[in-house]
Amino acid sequence: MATPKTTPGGGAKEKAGAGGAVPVPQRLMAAATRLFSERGYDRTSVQEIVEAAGVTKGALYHYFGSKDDLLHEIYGRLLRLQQDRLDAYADAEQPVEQRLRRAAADVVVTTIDNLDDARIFFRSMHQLSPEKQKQVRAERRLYHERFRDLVQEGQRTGVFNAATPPDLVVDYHFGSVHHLSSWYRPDGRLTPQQVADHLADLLLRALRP
Amino acid sequence: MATPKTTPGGGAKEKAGAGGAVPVPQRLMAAATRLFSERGYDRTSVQEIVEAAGVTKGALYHYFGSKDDLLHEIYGRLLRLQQDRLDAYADAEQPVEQRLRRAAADVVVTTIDNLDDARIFFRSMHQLSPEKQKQVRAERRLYHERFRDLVQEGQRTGVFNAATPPDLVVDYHFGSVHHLSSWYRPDGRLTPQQVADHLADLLLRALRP
DNA sequence: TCCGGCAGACTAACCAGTCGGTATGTCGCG
DNA sequence: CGCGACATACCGACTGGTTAGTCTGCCGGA
Repeated sequence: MATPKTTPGGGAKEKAGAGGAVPVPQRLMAAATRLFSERGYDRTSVQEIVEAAGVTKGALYHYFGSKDDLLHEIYGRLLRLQQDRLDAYADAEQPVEQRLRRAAADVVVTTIDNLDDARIFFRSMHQLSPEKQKQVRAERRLYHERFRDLVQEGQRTGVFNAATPPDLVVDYHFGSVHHLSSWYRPDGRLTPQQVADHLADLLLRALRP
Repeated sequence: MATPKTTPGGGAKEKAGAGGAVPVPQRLMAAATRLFSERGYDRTSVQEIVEAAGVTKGALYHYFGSKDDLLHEIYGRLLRLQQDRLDAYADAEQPVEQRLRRAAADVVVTTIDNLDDARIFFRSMHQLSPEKQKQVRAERRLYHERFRDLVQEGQRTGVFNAATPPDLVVDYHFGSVHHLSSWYRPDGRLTPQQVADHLADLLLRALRP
């Protein structure tokens, strides 16, 4: 990799009239996401992030309180995205098996669409400060519960097999979602939608009475 | 340069004397396993490991070529254990659904019994040197294929639903196995065997024709 | 005497975060 | 309209602390 020192005043970046200019905070998030996913949080230096984003440490610490903050933002972004989507599916006016099926498939597609975020999510939880970790866990729990309630509703109304505790069913499914970042390759045989359909099928079949 | 050290553990001589004397290499492995699991590989210093094992750096580098080697040994230990167990179940003289069911349940129990190893396994793969990583991946692929062949056999003979690609079925199940270290607590409601039975049930139900 | 097994001081590298400094923008006001 | 005052956005050298791995040498048993 070339390591061009940013020449003061010599940069051709920024301020084009066309919409190509990405704000610095977003450039930093994007660079951090890619690097954290590739090398892991602890193996990525702040210097590497700012170089990848074409700025310096001064800029990073102007917008973020710490390296840890950057990671927290990545968590927040994915959590908000997935919670919003789940809420939409869970609130729909449909039979519960439809709602669960669509929610289960959607989280797979969303995870594959944000595979870097997902990889970071499951690998770097313990790099967050205890306080931020607690917050992430709390949000995660809300998500989990929302999903679990769908399973529970189906079991209560008899459309799902009630032999397995609903929390365990949710962990079973999210294990496979979690695992996606370990094996799914964008250049593989199956499209994200196909994978999602298969995994949702497996879940629904496992829940047949 | 790291001289290639002999693999510890194998022919380690046991010190005669007081009954509780555990050989140094094993003490180091045990300390490293606990610490890597608790704090993560990068956040654990070699100094902490040797202190926990009651020795010094000299001892560690006498038996292991590097910190990375220690991690590799942990991977090797779990891989060998699980491969041996899977082979035993897969080779049994039983109908394929029995063999798969027992193998699927066993890997859950074994994972819970070695939860620290499992946590390290799925969290620290990318901290291994590329070379060791390749080796671990190769061994794991063998394991995966052995498991997949059971699914495939059942699908071919019509006792399993053939709608889902067998590789995907294996990833589905192992996703949930890996995920165990994220949610299973020894002081929770379910015993390891109960969790194993539930997860095996889910898998087998998902595979019903 | 020799050697495996181990002690522990040492080094070279690295890194998160700080801080004083500069450039550009904007607002109030005469 | 012009000008000072303050703010925002960023730069990059520097600091204090940490760490993996090395190396010399001691010690006790064969």
